[in-house]
Amino acid sequence: MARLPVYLRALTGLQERGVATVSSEELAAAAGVNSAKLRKDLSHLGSYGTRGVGYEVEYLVYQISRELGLTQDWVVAIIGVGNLGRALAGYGGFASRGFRVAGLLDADAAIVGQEISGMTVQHIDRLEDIIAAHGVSIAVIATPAGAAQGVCDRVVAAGVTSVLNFAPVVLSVPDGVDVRKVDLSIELQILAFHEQRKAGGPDELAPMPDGDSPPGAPQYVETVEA
Amino acid sequence: MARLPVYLRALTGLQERGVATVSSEELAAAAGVNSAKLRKDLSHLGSYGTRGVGYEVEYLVYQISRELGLTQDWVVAIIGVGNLGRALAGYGGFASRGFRVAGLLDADAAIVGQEISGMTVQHIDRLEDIIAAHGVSIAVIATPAGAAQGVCDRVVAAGVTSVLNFAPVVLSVPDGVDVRKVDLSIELQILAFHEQRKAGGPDELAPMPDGDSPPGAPQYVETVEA
DNA sequence: ATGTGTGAACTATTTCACAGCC
DNA sequence: GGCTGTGAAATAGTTCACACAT
Repeated sequence: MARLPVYLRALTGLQERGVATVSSEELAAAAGVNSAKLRKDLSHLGSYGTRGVGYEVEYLVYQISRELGLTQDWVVAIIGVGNLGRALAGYGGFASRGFRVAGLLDADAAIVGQEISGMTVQHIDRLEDIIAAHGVSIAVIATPAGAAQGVCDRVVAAGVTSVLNFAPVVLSVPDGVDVRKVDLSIELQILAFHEQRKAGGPDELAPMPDGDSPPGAPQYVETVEA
Repeated sequence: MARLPVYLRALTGLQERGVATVSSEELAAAAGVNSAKLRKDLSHLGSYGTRGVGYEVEYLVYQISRELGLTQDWVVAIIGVGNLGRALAGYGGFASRGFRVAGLLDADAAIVGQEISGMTVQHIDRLEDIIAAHGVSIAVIATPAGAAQGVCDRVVAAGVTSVLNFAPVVLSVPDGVDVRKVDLSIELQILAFHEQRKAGGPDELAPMPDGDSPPGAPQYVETVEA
């Protein structure tokens, strides 16, 4: 379930503050969900709570970590060392949760050889080597949109079965390979949508100046890509 | 609906390639969804297709842009100019889709005054000024976890009603304020979960070496934060 | 008393399948 | 003939409410 990492985050926060026990109500509040949902989710993993008391924080942290596969280490490679790749390479949340970055790769000769967050950027030609040598199982694609599918095909051919895609394209992969996509501009667009609803009040799509102009000439949105 | 931005992305891709018309089947494939779902989603906006033919790409681009509120410009401020803030500041997808970055702000004196992607980083003290002066309606929070709630409270007090949060905390906001959260480590954890399932085969939670150890001493996950 | 675990009711979303229009 | 738009069916997800353990 996609909410377990959120619970885990909330639990480690409580753990740091020295809390030993939580009720579903408290944990749900910390995670931003409703308590019935939290109990249902947790009961899916087994009976790890105590009636009348709550959940023991440390035990639950371990059980969720185990369910998520965080008791073993996962080896990741970051492909594309632009601004975003650099940010990812320096992101503390990777190392701290059982994700080990085994390589930073880029196609740009000006970037290859640079030292980023204590790692030397490798040339993309070495992709297959590095995947095999380090046993990479998760590839993080932070390349420009145009390069993403090609890189994806290569990492999949080299045996990677999980891809985290930051490039603004829908990657196609064979069955058995998982892709998750993070798209910054989509997140903003969703916010803009809600923002518009607030501004316009509860009336729906009437009050725009030029609401239903027919198909034709004008170019409404630029198509420059990230 | 949260899928409209994905359709819009697929449509602008087709538009660039000079395609004038698509069927729901083709567009659905490009967007990575099933065609019945796509038709249902689009029929929600109105009857913009032609039976027996399909959808006119340009017209549909405009209608979706309008629905999403992208025919107007949205002003955003980026708070926190670390690695991630820098990546966001340089992200082409913002400017190209009607999002204008009105300010980069940081609390660190070593960063304030630096020029990033053509903008000068401002001190966080000027937050309220900048929001008011530029009419910022969306705040992007890319600060460390500890600073995020404080920054969020300030932007909300200054009138911002949409927040895109990259800090790994659940922000609490008053009703009427929208928050979306992007969490890199959560995405990786979800991939790790599926990866584990593949490796372990269809058997469920039996085959771990130390499956059900009782609560007690060991610290299973470090708590260093991003 | 308190708070989990869970069947049952409810709500939302997805898919099917086909009538109707081009 | 081909493809949209859409009711109806199927499925998934959420919330309620309470029996039962501590």
